[in-house]
Amino acid sequence: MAVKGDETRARLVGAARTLVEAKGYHGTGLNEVLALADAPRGSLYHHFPGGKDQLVGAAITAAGREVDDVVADLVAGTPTSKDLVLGLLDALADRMVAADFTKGCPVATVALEVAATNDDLQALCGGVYAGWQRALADALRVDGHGSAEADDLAATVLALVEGALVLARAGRSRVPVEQVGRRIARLLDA
Amino acid sequence: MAVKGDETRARLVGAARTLVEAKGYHGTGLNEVLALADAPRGSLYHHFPGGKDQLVGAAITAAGREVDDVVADLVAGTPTSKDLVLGLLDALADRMVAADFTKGCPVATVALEVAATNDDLQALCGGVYAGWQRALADALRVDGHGSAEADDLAATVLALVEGALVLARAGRSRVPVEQVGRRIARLLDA
DNA sequence: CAGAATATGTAGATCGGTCTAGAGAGGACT
DNA sequence: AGTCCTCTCTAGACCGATCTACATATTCTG
Repeated sequence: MAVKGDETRARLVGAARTLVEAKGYHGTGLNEVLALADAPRGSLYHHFPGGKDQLVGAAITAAGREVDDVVADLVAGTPTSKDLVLGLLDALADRMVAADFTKGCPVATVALEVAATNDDLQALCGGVYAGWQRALADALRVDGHGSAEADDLAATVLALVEGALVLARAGRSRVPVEQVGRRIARLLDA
Repeated sequence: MAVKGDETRARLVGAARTLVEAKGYHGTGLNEVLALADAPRGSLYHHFPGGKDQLVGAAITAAGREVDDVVADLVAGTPTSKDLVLGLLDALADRMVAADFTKGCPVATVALEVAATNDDLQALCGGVYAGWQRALADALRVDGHGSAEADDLAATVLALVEGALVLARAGRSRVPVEQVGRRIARLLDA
């Protein structure tokens, strides 16, 4: 594939990412993606012959990688569980506020929309979450937690972050993130 | 309003609730609502002259009341924070599993879809969450928590429940709820 | 009887997918 | 160097289906 095609494809994925994160899978029309990406319809089907699902799949995969990178940065500092949850909360909340609440968890809206209705995208979203949880659990084991306990704690960290972002976006306010951050820090210090 | 109209209106709201919870606001078409409710199009616009947004608004309001009732039942037993979070997790997870993952938090999907794009529905969803958080905080104050601490802990309880449901629906598995339940119980016992 | 409620058709807009033509780039060959 | 060929990629028109809202006529109910 040539450089020109790579750029067009990347613009399409980026546009799809932005739109599905703000409005979900069903709320994103391909005409909007094309307009935002400044790409022609023929290119979309050339690069994504599977159509909308394949494009959104690529967007979710890229979104998963973005959070993988955030987690990897946190993990590189051999963090405690408290470091992990507060670091993730801050990173994703900063991003959300900077994007005027059009962003939150880059996967959640699509994941909820397709959970019971689209097997392929559901499996993809489920896999992205499982990967994040696994990375968190690995870091927690390095921090001294036992194997089963690390899994439970990783799920708890991830659930807290996801839930705080839902509340924050629903209320267009960073306050829930701050409340959760304060409280969980105290719980994890005890 | 007559009994007949009340029943039709209720069927429309119930159908909308079911569909938006499974597939979101944009993923739910009015023709589907009409089919599920067994109601004619004229009745929809008669009862909801504001159209789709008004219907979905009524669905979200009803969904909020459903969780209000769950919380009220839990609160009636003068619960600890642990009782609250585990009780909510169980009630909503049982419902999710019984509905084959078409249900989770009855408001979350719509809340995320409209967070940055539909001021009226965003305000409504935000208000529903605020109401739940307030009810939890009030119960935690009865349980002996200080005022500011109760707010933070209520937000944390609600975020945990919301996040656990996101993970569970994304993975079509109750396991995340169980993991979160075990871990938070230990944290709150400490 | 009057207002509530039902019933169904229509309209313009948008949807995702398909199709065909053509442009551009690079390599092989003369 | 020029030509031809092949592959990649762009470009935009078109299609049938679906979308939400509106309109009008009719039926139902208290």
